[in-house]
Amino acid sequence: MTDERSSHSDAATLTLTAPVEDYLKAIYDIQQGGGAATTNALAERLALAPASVSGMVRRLATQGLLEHEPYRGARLTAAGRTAALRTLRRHRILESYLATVLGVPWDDVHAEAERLEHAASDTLIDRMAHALGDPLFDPHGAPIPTRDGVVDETWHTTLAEWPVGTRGTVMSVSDKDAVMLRYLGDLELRPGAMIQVHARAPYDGPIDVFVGTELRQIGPTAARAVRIAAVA
Amino acid sequence: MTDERSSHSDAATLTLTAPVEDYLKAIYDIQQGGGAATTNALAERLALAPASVSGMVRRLATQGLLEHEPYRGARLTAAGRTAALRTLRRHRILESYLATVLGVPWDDVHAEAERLEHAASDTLIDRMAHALGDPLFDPHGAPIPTRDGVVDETWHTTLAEWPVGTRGTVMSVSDKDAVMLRYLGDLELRPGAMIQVHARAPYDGPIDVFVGTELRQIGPTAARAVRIAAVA
DNA sequence: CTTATAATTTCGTACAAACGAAATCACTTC
DNA sequence: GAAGTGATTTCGTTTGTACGAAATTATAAG
Repeated sequence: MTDERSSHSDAATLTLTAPVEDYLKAIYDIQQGGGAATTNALAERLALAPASVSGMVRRLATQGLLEHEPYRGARLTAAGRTAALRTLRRHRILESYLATVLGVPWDDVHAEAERLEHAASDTLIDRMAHALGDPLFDPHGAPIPTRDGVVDETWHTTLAEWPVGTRGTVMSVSDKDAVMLRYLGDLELRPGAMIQVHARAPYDGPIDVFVGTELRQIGPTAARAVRIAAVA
Repeated sequence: MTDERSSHSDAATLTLTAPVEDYLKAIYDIQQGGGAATTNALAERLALAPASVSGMVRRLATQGLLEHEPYRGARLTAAGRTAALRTLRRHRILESYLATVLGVPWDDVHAEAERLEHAASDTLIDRMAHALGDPLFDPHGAPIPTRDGVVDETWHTTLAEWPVGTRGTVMSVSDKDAVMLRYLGDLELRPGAMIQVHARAPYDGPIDVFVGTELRQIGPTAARAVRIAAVA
């Protein structure tokens, strides 16, 4: 299948396989969330066995896409980050296009984009972006990297998606709903508060979260109104 | 990668890999052209080594997607045909959509569709088809199979694409241009005439074709005005 | 009928990507 | 500091898809 054989680096021309793109995107994602892209974290995110991740990470390291400190996690190199952002751009533009132009329901959009992002050419993605008016953010509010890999990295995920175990700070709470604001204030979920998700029930269930030292429970709707950033 | 393991048949649920879809589509295509889907013909069409095709054809036969008579070529089973038509539908709708909605230039449309057709879900394809007004033909005039695998198989390729060595009958000549009509008449290329392409120069070059028993030369533009069907 | 040529298959091999089982390593807790 | 626990890696194997070289078979030519 592969004609290209690039011993290492040579980032620009290198053609990446779909699994490789998935690994890089996952690592980028985890790093953005402030977490360490450890073998286990990757295995869980990609729904693979840890052993498989181990092997792949080693290969990606020899290809110069990431650096791996054993037992400490992987960090993307410049080349790896570029590739990850390219995939992220594809993903978010596809999601936007499918949802807004073709009316694909939100539940399906992610899975669809997940497959198409490996098959669409860069120029096709640019065409879709153009049709959308070259947006800088997708309908979720997530930033879309530009063709040349510039992205607003200060974007924050919500408490509803924040990874279990990773500490974070509340950056903002939605100001759309006064009652909500009051409620969140009662839970001490105000900008600046330290949080750490303790557990999350599946299927959009309630979230157990430490706010400071207090263990609180919060529903998914309220959690989505709270934006979190990683702490250094 | 594959979770599904279906020993054989069970056509509907079976998930096919991209290469498998490509093989089936190529076999369907060759059969439509009246030719035999021999190992060599497939190898050339798919740009693979004959040895690789041999192996794959054997595997597809055990999976019940085709029947293989050694040294005589492959024939699709009902299951194989269904799968091929599904891929063909995806391909033609994608081509149509990319060209007409997104303005992708015709030269690029084929290659793009070739990759996307393996990644897009059926419902996405249906959405695109709907956006196009559920057309029955693509911009080339080629018929688009319906969701349930119905297709107008009387469609004919032009002399410009007719495979070398395969005999065929002239079905129609374009009536758009009187001068062209006159010219084709002089070459005896009229509906009903028997033809067989002897050689074709690469890069859209001139075509050596037997019309009846006479060896004639014809340019690609004129050849595109002549539609051919296989002879039984 | 034999031989040459071309098509096809077989065989051994390679690579990417995955897995489970077993070994190893890091860190926490006595 | 020793021991245990959990994370990680190593190892051997599997599957899908591809290749080249060599063997085989079908067909055409003599």
